[in-house]
Amino acid sequence: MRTSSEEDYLKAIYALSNNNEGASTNALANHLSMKASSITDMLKKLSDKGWVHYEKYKGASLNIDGKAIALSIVRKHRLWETFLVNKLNFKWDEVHEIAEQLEHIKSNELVDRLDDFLGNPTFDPHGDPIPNKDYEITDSRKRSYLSEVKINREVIIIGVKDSSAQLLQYLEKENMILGKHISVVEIHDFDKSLRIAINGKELNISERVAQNVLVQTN
Amino acid sequence: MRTSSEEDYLKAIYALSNNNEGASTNALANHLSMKASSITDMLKKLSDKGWVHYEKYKGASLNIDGKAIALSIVRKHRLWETFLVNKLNFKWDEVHEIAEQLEHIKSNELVDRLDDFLGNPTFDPHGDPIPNKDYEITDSRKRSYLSEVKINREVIIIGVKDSSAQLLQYLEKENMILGKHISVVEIHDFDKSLRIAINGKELNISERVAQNVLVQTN
DNA sequence: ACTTATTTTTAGGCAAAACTAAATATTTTT
DNA sequence: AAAAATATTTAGTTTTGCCTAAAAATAAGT
Repeated sequence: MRTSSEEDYLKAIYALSNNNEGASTNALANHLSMKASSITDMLKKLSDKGWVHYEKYKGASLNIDGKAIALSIVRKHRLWETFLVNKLNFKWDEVHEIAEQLEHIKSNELVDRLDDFLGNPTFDPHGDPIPNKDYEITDSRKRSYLSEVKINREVIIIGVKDSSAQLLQYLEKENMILGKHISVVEIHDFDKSLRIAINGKELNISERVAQNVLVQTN
Repeated sequence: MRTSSEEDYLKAIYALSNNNEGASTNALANHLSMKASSITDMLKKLSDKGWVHYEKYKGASLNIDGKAIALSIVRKHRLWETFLVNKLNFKWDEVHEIAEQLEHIKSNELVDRLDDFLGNPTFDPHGDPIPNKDYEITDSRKRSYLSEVKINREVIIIGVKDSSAQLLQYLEKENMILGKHISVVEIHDFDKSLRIAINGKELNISERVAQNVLVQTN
């Protein structure tokens, strides 16, 4: 058995392990809004349970079992978000906190039935891929941040980097929603802000926003 | 704020407060599968928070705020059970444990939207009434246990006393499901077992089972 | 290379929610 | 009404998961 807290740590390590190495103690503390000493404690415990590889002063990375657990939590989180938006008509900026709770509900049967009920979706309302029953993520789309797209290249909005309500509400207001086709018209040298074309109109967005919008480039 | 554990206690006190007085320490310990000393600790805490009326050696009863919380948990439990059976095709004996977890998810918006999504049901899959948004239970049906029904009186199965999987599976097998019309043909003096008529056939059931089946008598 | 800054760990503490064992109240039986 | 049985509370302990403060290790700057 495992606790919700342990699941949160495994999910955090997964989130911070960008292909390369694992996650540092401080990065985890920051991500989970906890003190570094608490992280050290838990990493020892997770290591004892055989879910993470942990070496003093060298951070932590998931081993096979830990990764499976992390992916199962991610799967549940994204399926519940999909349920909340598609079935209960929540807006995409309202679902994160609720899904943070729902992701810890224990029942494999529930998850798989929910998956079927939703029509086995492959992406959640924020454009993030949903791992399948075998925890595989099959996302063949080439993705990059809007801030890295070349001028006049048409791309499609497929997600956001962080799904804070502030960002989501801003994007909603500017009608920069998933599936929209956009292109970069101009990059302003002064502040790296972008002028983009969307819906037949043009508008300016800050570099910060562009760095948080994921687009499909193929 | 309140914890899941506190919610469990409030719900237990509500469940054991049959119209009359409150719930005793031992009854709560038994119901929650905990030791009596743990109950005493928590009752003091709930009393401090103003949710229960507690006097040493005299058990506990819910005050207004506590009752509202208990009813909100019952409401959530029954709505989620309805969701699991009606939308995800679970059987009625499979949903209790999952609903025990889901009932603690915190979001009023979620509950109300779920209620609407399900079509504002008034009864859950076990026949128990679902409190409405204002925590009112409007169940005008006269209910009694099958064990108390007079001979040849036709009644309708509307629920079960406890919703353990064992009982539910037994009833399912005998086709004694919600909505069925039945009548008591004979009461055997020896063991108080009943011969009942259902679906045009007759069958025997034990007193124990009869004491756990709720029927509508009007 | 050495000093300073940053990161991480260790040590000890706290609150929540359970437990055991012992003490005290209450209830029941004779 | 006293004794026995049962119910409840008190006192002290454990585990989990967080904390603060101090110590130790690593990384960075000059």
